[in-house]
Amino acid sequence: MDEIDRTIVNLLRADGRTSYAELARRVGLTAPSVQDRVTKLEKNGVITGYQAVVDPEAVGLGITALIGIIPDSSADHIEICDRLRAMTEIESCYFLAGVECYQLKVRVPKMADLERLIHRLGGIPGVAQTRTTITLSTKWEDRPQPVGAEDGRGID
Amino acid sequence: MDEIDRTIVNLLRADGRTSYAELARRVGLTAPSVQDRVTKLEKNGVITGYQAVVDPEAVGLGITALIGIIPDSSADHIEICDRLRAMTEIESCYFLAGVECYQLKVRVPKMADLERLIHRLGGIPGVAQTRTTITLSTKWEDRPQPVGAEDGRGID
DNA sequence: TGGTCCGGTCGATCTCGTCCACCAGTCGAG
DNA sequence: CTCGACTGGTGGACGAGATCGACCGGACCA
Repeated sequence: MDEIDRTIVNLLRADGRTSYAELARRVGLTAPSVQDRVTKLEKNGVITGYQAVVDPEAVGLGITALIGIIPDSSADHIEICDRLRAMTEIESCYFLAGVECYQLKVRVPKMADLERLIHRLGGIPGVAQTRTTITLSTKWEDRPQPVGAEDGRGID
Repeated sequence: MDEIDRTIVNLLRADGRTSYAELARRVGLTAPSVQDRVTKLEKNGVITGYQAVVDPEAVGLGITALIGIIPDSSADHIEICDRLRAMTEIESCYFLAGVECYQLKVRVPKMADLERLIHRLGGIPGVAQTRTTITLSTKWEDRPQPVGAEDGRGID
């Protein structure tokens, strides 16, 4: 994980479809070398995948909401987590330090779908209460933060 | 935006580097047709980009926090939004219906960086208070929800 | 009936991806 | 000091993919 790797990661975060040839030109190496580095970054778990970014509204998911989950004392977190994972509307799920031990980001087509989802969440054993906040607008989302000098693990 | 377009979108959300040839095989068309469809999806704003997904810990951003912003009565939202946008640590920014009018998802290398960030947020004119919750773990994030029969706009 | 538009196919060509052989620098052991 | 192994890079060759233009058939409408 040197300066070149960081540049490659930044370029791929900005445009995940950049070709190896193009990356090679940007970092001053040949395509096979770059491909080798990218493969290693994937193997080492630095790059975990590639996604097309889609406008949620354009695919009929016009409503985004944030939902906090407040558990009761009997809560089995493995069970809760599995049940949450099975709900495809939940795009992200964070385990938090606080009264609301999970926060979910969900997307649904219509308000009625959100209402149904909240009822389903409330029905999960161990969930005492939910707290839902509607997002009026998304200012931005998943903006890649350039990776700088310091990196986490001592990979390589 | 027909069934084939939705399949293409789903495939590209699952793997943003899928080649046109591969997409063509999956949907039963030829590569040029698929490329044409993808170009139109990009032009119409359905697909807004492609990103490599990176493990934040692996690039030295081990700490994720959710921060709610509570404005005071003098708040100028354009000003606040611009100031927030300038902070690269803020990966996502939602404008909410509620007392906390923004929620931010931020990533920083160390606790000290989070502390500094919170102080900077508090210094923005119009920000009365912030409320920070540390994420203990990310169960999952940005999981693509398959796009189904109903789509939003009447594109095409 | 004929013209036009839309979306697709086909074929040619150029670029890209990928594999392999080879090479230079580094490091540790004998 | 020399040898060998290892790491990370280059260059060439070949197959696959991307991309462009020409053509084709069905839908629609005058």
